Amino acid sequence: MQLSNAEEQVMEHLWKMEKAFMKDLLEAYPEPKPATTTVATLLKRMIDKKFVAYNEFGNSREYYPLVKKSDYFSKHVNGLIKNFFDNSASQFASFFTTETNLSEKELEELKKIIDVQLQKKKK
Amino acid sequence: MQLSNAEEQVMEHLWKMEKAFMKDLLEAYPEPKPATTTVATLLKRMIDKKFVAYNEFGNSREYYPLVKKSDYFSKHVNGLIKNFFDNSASQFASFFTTETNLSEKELEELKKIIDVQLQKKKK
DNA sequence: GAATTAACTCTACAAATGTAGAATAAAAAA
DNA sequence: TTTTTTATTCTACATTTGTAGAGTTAATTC
Repeated sequence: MQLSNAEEQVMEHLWKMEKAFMKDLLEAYPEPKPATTTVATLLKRMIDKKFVAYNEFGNSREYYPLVKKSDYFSKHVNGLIKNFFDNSASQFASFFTTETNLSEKELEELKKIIDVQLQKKKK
Repeated sequence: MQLSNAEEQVMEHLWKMEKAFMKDLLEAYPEPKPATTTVATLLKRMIDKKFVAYNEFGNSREYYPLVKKSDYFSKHVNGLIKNFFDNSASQFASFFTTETNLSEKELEELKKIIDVQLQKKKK
């Protein structure tokens, strides 16, 4: 099951903080902050969906993510690729490189990354 | 406003076919095909959202997309980048290159694409 | 220890989404 | 021209999502 947008935001915070109490999560929100109960509802739903768990500390809980950001993200990108590019990652890559405006420096970096990948493949 | 998942599927078909009558759209679906009324509802919603328009032909309509796939897609990717990578396209690119398993050939292609982009930037 | 606060659960409710039946109208087939 | 098919609109309804009040309980502060 997927996270909704509002839930994804909570995840973002959790990923950044690694673990957090309700209070920390609320702080992480910009004004206007949502009601505590709103965040509580979202957390509960995320727990049901097995995206979040917690450790009990007194009467409150320290929440933490159950899925890695990279894994979650992978699924997203793969979904996009499947959806929009008939499963062709290279088509996606090409599109991405032309449409996103990466700076010269970023492009050079990317090239390096690709070279590393290529080395790995060739082994 | 954004398209929902089901609506996105209709869009996919429309993008592929460029324009289509109800019948064509239904054919494009794999089994089990949705009810005609379902697709009709989706189309109507998409028309409201200004993603689709149509030309009338007799008693039926030829639907066509109002937004280009590439534009729609850009927004998606940019959303992803913003959401997950603090707006850093290069971070995304790096992630993408390492996590998606592109073949050797695809990586080479991608390198070429990057070179072309680099040439453009240098001018 | 009484009052305040923080975190949680329960309940609720409006909007969006996925899905489709019933009714209608027009076109095509018999 | 009667029947059948097709496309559309209207209505409907369950589920999911966004948001939060009310109430409860435990911890903290006076």
